[in-house]
Amino acid sequence: MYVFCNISCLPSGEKPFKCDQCSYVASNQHEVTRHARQVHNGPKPLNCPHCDYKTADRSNFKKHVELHVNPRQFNCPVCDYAASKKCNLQYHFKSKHPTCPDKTMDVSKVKLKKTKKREADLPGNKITDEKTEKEQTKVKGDVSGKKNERSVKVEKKDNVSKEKKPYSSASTHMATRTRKSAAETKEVDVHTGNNSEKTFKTKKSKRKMEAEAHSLQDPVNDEEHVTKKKKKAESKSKNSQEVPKGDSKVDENKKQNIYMQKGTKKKTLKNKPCKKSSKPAQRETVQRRPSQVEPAQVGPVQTEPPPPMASVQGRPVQTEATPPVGPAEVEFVQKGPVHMEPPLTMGPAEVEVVQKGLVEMEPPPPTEPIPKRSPRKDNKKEKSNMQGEVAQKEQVLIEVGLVPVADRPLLKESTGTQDLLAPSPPLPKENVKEEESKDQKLLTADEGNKEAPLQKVEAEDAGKSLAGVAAVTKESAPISSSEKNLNLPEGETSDGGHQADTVLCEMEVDTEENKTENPSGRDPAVEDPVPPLLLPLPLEKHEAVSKTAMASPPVTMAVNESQEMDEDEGIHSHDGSDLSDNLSEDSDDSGLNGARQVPQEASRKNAKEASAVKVTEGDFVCIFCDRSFRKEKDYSKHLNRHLVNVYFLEKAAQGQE
DNA sequence: CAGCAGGGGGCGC
DNA sequence: CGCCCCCTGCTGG
Repeated sequence: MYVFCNISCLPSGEKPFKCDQCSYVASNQHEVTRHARQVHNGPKPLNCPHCDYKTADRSNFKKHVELHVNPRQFNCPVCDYAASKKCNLQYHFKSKHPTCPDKTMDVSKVKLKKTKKREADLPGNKITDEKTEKEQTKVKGDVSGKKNERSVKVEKKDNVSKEKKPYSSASTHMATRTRKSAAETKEVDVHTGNNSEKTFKTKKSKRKMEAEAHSLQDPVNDEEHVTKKKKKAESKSKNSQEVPKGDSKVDENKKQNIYMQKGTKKKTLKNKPCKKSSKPAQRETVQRRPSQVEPAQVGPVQTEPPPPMASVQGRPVQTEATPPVGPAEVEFVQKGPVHMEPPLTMGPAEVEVVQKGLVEMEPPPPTEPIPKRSPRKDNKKEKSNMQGEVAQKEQVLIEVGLVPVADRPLLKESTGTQDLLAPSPPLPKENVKEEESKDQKLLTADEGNKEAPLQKVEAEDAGKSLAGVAAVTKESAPISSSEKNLNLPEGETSDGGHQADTVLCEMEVDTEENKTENPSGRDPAVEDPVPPLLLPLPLEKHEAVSKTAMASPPVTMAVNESQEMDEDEGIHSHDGSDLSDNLSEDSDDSGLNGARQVPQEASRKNAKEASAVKVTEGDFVCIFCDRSFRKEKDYSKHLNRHLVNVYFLEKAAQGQE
């Protein structure tokens, strides 16, 4: 192939070896032979086991296989973005983080997912690979969202992985697939419809078609099937096919579903439906990642206090992941260790969260999205996508106080689990505080959206003080919790340190949630200031109780629920009222009952009744619900709730009219 | 415009 | 031979 050129042929350097077919000159035979194989129609002995891709260049072959095995090893230090190739990461970094020093190098070193290779080891693992990718992306998490968009894709993947996590093995394909997957999804649709002309429009369509066909079949075997047009086209088509194959439509569908469920956290799912949701998710992932990988970076992005924030962010992320999908939680955990960056305080908290998450896994994806993203957009998107409307509605309802019962059980469960986890027996204040913090964390993480906001509100309310309900209502209702939180110094929280922690968590979550949820929710909520009104009450209780050991998480949950319940149930039925009352009452009594609440919540409904019974023990009996309160304060608060409810109902009635 | 993947080339082991 | 890097093309938003 190569001809040894005369020195004259050689440029200035030493490249005695020249290609026969072209003017290519190299310093050694190897390069020339490689050149001949690559450039000139040389044989392509290297076949990708995962797809139809063929190449004569080992280097390229290896790179290609890596895509299958380790979808996205290269994480962006600044954001969650993960690239399958270092060069791509570099591109990303340059384009999105031009100001940042060349971290890409470091980044490249950082390979997100070591596990990927592990998974890769598995032979036919395209599917498994996905998980790895997801994990990687998940890890990234925190950072600001500059690259959120990109990260989104990753996140999407992550999301998918999370959902799939249980299945475990990541998909290498995912990375490549993200786009492909999207295409596939589209393709699928198309196919379902028919090979409409649409699909054929471009090579893409062809690829898609092929990919689909391949997807059904085994990737490797497919190679034969794919007789592709041009060599390049072939390789590409193969790649594209591969991806779909590996993931297989089913996977994609699953992913999509997952995304839908999770709420769009994942950026990786760029499939149009997924993508929407994914973007937010990506941001989250991005944030997360940075936090894990480079906490410092995270700080700047978010602008929030770096260390604490990082930890906090990390929490939300984890929490986010945890609530929706068990696997996700797992991944986070894994990631955490991998990165070694476990947020400062997070360490234990994270673990707890994870556990909780696992436990809570059941609860649908209520608030998952929130936890992940520090970035607000993600939340919004996620919400919109995943839980989307439902979540928003629920949130709105919650805010308003009209919470659908359905969600509650989940929340309750989660809380219950948390509570259970927490000290069941009467805990000393310290324990209680810890529990609270944990609970809060859990809540923020797991239930995230719903709970967090409520908690925040409570905290805020507490901080603000019992000031006139009207004032409070105004503030609490419309204002995003995030703002409030920000405004409220942590110290303000009566609880102090514990609350501060919780507050931080809440802050993050809240900010996200608030931003995301509030907007949607607000409209309805805004109409009725009532919810805020409700909030203040619980808050007050909390304040009073706060010093006592609030089983903050459960309490908060309860409060949230109670708020919701209050409006709906509170007045109407004992059940609702019980919850709210119990919560508030418990919280009030909480000093005494803090521990109690937990077990009660565990039993939940039963607990509600039980709590009601307990309540009855008090000296002060509620005119509305016959409940008894030990303390006047509690009783007054309780009455206020009823009043609020009445107020709310009136407004609602008016509004209806 | 951004991201992904492949191709191609240079250089070191 | 393998690794790394750069460039380019394609695709999707």
